[in-house]
Formats: sequence, structure tokens, C-alpha cells
Amino acid sequence: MDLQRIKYFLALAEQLHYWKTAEKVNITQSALSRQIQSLESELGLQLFERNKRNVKLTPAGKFLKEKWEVELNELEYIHQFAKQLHLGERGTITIAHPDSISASIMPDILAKITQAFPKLQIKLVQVLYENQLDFLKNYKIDLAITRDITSEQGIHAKKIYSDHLALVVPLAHAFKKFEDLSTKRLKAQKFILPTKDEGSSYSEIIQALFKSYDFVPDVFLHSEFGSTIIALVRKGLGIAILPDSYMHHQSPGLRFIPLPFKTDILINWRADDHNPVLANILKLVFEN
Amino acid sequence: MDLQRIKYFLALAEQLHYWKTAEKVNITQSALSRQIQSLESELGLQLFERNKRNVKLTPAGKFLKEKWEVELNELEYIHQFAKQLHLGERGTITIAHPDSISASIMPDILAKITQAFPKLQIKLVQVLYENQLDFLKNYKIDLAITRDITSEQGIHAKKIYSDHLALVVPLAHAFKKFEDLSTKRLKAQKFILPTKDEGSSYSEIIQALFKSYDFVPDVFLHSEFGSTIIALVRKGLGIAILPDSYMHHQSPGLRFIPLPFKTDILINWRADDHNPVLANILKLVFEN
DNA sequence: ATTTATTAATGCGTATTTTGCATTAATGGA
DNA sequence: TCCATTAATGCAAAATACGCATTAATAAAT
Repeated sequence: MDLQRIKYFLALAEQLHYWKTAEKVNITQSALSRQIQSLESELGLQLFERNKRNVKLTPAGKFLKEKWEVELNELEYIHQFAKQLHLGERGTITIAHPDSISASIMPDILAKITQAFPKLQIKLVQVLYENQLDFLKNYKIDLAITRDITSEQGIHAKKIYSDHLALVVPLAHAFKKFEDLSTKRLKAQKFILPTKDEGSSYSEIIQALFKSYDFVPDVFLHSEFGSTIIALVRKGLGIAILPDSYMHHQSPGLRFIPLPFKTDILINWRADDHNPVLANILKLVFEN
Repeated sequence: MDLQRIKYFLALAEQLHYWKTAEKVNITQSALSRQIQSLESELGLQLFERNKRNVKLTPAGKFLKEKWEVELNELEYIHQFAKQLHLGERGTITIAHPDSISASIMPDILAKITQAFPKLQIKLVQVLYENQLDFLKNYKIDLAITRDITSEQGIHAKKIYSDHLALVVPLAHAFKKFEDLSTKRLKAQKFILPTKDEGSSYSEIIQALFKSYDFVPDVFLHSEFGSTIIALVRKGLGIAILPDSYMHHQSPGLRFIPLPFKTDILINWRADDHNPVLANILKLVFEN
């Protein structure tokens, strides 16, 4: 059963006149007549009571007119929705991102997305560094924003930003600016650092930093969560090294001393993910 | 857009394999491939992500699979319903009938109908004698059961039953059986009779009855409603002449004395009413 | 690395369906 | 009784769909 036929039927059910209807729907009266006939035989019922002079809906025809109008509208809407899915204007995407950027570039990215595609549904999740790629591969997330350079098979990655590392100390601390730092004075400090993850490019940078001062830090605590680290530093339990993105968080009582080391932020996605939503988001993120 | 195409799509969306699906739906793989392609171009979106090796639903395809399954079921149901309307197995019909038969032949008729067509909706209404034909012509009712013989243009009528007239008296009344009646004794009675409607065949019969006893009755009250008349008779306000169908009503305190006069019950409908429900009901009513 | 098997797409001729034109048949109104 | 209107229909042309055979891509096997 062709939906076009139903549309012809609905037009005729309005007009109740073959010639006028045929003209309205841009076919000949003969074609319309036959379309209605096929529709009737297909359904095994009579839609119109008609003689050579008058056209009138049967009870079944009246019923179908009402129902089909609703159904066709419904279908119309469904098809529009599907089209939006196809164009990546609708749909859902799950993004994992590190805590550090939740107050700096994440808001920028999200603002861009919601402005360009207001109907998109975005799910934000926090995932442990070590799980990120697994989650991506297993379709638990669609996009992972990381500080780790990974060259996994089937995962594409691209740098979208980089920020400086900073030494984080309580306001009362003796370190006020970069020049205050020296190997000797740093050696005396207790450090709170991210979990040391072998092969993580982020922790490699931090190691490189200590190497430049030529000592091994006294690390009394590891934590993966920047917000935890910040809380501990504020309480005076030690000092930390964090990306200066954290400056954008509301963190009174702390001083960020920028260090000449940079850390990259990368965006990762499945190479074979053809979800149009993803394509749209990547385009947005990369376009400037 | 042909619904068949959507069915092909749904089959493929299940199997995700052209050859197997094509076999299942009894067309060739080539035809199926082209059907899906036309569907895609018609909608302006991609339904499957496919290479020469694998078939996979796109997000839009997945969405449409779910929605179309629902819609097609809905349509299926609608078409079945319409078919039942066509066959007169479903639908609504409005029947007017006189009070007198509401406890005798109406229950019989209704039982027959509901047994044969359990899904029919029947509306019963009481309409004044004088309005019945108007209501029929103006599509306010579809069937009128009357005691009046009418030969209106465009109205068909057929006798379905006839019952005797009966003299209705309180149990304590002197009249016990037909032989107790005489012109002299009847003359002394007060009568409660139906509204005298000129040209009504029913009231003509009652007039004929009195003519056979050769006197004009003392009618102190007219009422069109049998149940009202019965209540008045029971209170001793007079005696009445009613169709003996009323005997089937629960009416303690009354005696029905059958009279040798019969009154017909006719069923009336519009000659040009092609509602299949009507046809079915007429067939049922006439078949024995 | 090469071959083989699998599988979706496609060119092409045929079959089916749909369409428009012209005509027919029925019917209401003058 | 005739005329105007209008839905149905015969027929040929156009459009569409189909099946067969083949192609092209690719995953698995060797």
C-alpha cells in the first residue's frame, strides 16, 4: 500500500469530487479513480459510496479518513525526526572528560555545541584515565577528552588545547612566584601528585619537570582527582602540580604558580564511528 | 512510499543480511537492494551503514525500525477495524422503539444482534410517535420500530410481529374476562388512552374497537407512554387498552383481558441507507 | 602475500504497473 | 426529452520494478 494512495484518498475524502481532487493533486481523474479502486481492493472494503453523480464516504471510509490523517502526520513527524538524526542535529553522544577542564574548555565546547545543535542530548561522564580507551572501544562513551597521547588502533586523536602546569600552594605558603622555586627548597616540600600511571604522557611530563630540578619528590599521597588534590593542598597537607585549567575553578585560599611545562588536551573517538552527531561535534570543535 | 518497502526494511533490519532477507521475503537480492536504496533516497537519509561485506543500522535506521514497527502494527489494526466496519460487524446503530415492546420482542431482537455481532454498538432511544419518521430521515436514528404503517418516500417498512390489544384493569375490577364486556358496562368506564394522533394506524385500531361496541368512550386522560398509563390504571384512575406486550413487564395488581384486535409492529429504515450494520441487522431480524 | 569465498551493488532486458487521453455510461436538472 | 456533469474504462505510452548475470569489495583461509 502506497502512502501516496492514502494521500489521494484523503484529498478525495475532503473534496468528495473526482475532477476537482484530481486537479488538486496533479493527476488525471482517470488515475485518481483507479488509485482509489486499487486502494479499495487492497483493503477489501469500500471507501466511497458512489454513482456516476455523487461521492460519499462509507462508514469504513469515514473511519479511515480520521485514522489515516493521524497516522500520516505521525509518520511525517517520525521521518523528520529521522532526518535530523541523519544530519546529526538530533541524537545522543556521551563524552568523558577530565575533571581539570570542567571549568575551562568544557563549558566553551558545550556552549558551542548547544548553540549550533540545540536538540542534541549530551551525556557527560567522568571515567578513570585507565578506562577511557576501553570505554570508547566498547561504545560506553563516544568521545574521550584526555591528556594522554594514545595511538591505539581504531582510535583517532587530535589535540584541541594545551595548558601550562602550575605549582599549587596555599596562599600562606612561602612560594610566591616561579623565581622562588629551587631544587633545594622544592626538595623540602611534601607533594600530592596524580596517580603515577606508567606510560601516561601526563605523568611523564610531571616526571620531566622534577628531572629538570634534578631531584625525586617526596610524594606522600597520590590521587587521580584534581578536586581532591586541591582540597588537600588548601588544608596545608602538601603542595601539588596541576594543569592551570584548575585556576578557572572557584578555589580561594590557593596560589597557582605557572611552570614552563605544557600539557596537551586531546580529543579521542572511534575511527569507524559514523554517527553524524559525532561528525558535527568534531567539526565544531576543530573549526577554530 | 510503499508500506511494502518499509516491511522489506524491517526484515533487513532484523537479519542485517541481504541474501537471507531477500529469500525470506521472496524477492531477489537485487530487488531488495534497490528497494532499500529507493527508501533511502525517498527519505533523504541513510538507513544502513554498509560495505560489500557488512550491513549495520545507522542511528536514523535504528530509530525508524523501532517507530515503523509500531506504526505498521497500528495501521494493521486500523485496517482490520475498517474491514469490520465494512462487513457490518462493528459500528453504531441507533434504534427507536415504543415502550410497549421493551420487555417483549426488543430483548429478543437485541439478544440476537449481540450474539451474532458482539462488537456492535447499539443505541436505544425513545422517540415520540410523531417524530419518528423525521428522526429517521434526518439521520438521528437508523431504525424505527413502530406500530404505525407509513408509506413515506424513501422509507422502507416491514412487519416483524403483531400482538393483541388487551383491556387493562386493576385486579379488583369487575371485568375478569372478555365475556364480561358489553357496550353498556364499557360505557360506564373511564378510559386512559394513547394520545389520539390523526392518521396513526394504531389509534385507528383502537377507534375501530370502540366502534365494534358502538359507543364513544369517556376518555379522561391521554398519554403516549404506556408505563404512565399502567401506573394510572393500577391506582384505579381508569382502565386502558394497550398491546398485550405489556404483560411481559412486571406489573402486579393488573389484569390483562385479551381483545380480538391485533396491532402490527413494523420496522422502518431509510431506503438509501447502505450502512452494512443496518443490512446485517435487518437480515437477522427477518431471517425467521 | 595470494587466493578463495562471500556479499552488496549494478547493467540490462523483460514484465508489471501506472498514467493520460479519449470515450462511455449513468444521472440530475432544464 | 435533451443536455450537462461526472465517475468508470479501453487502450497505448511511459514509468517503475524485477530477475539474471556480473562486478567489485573484503574478510577469511592458505
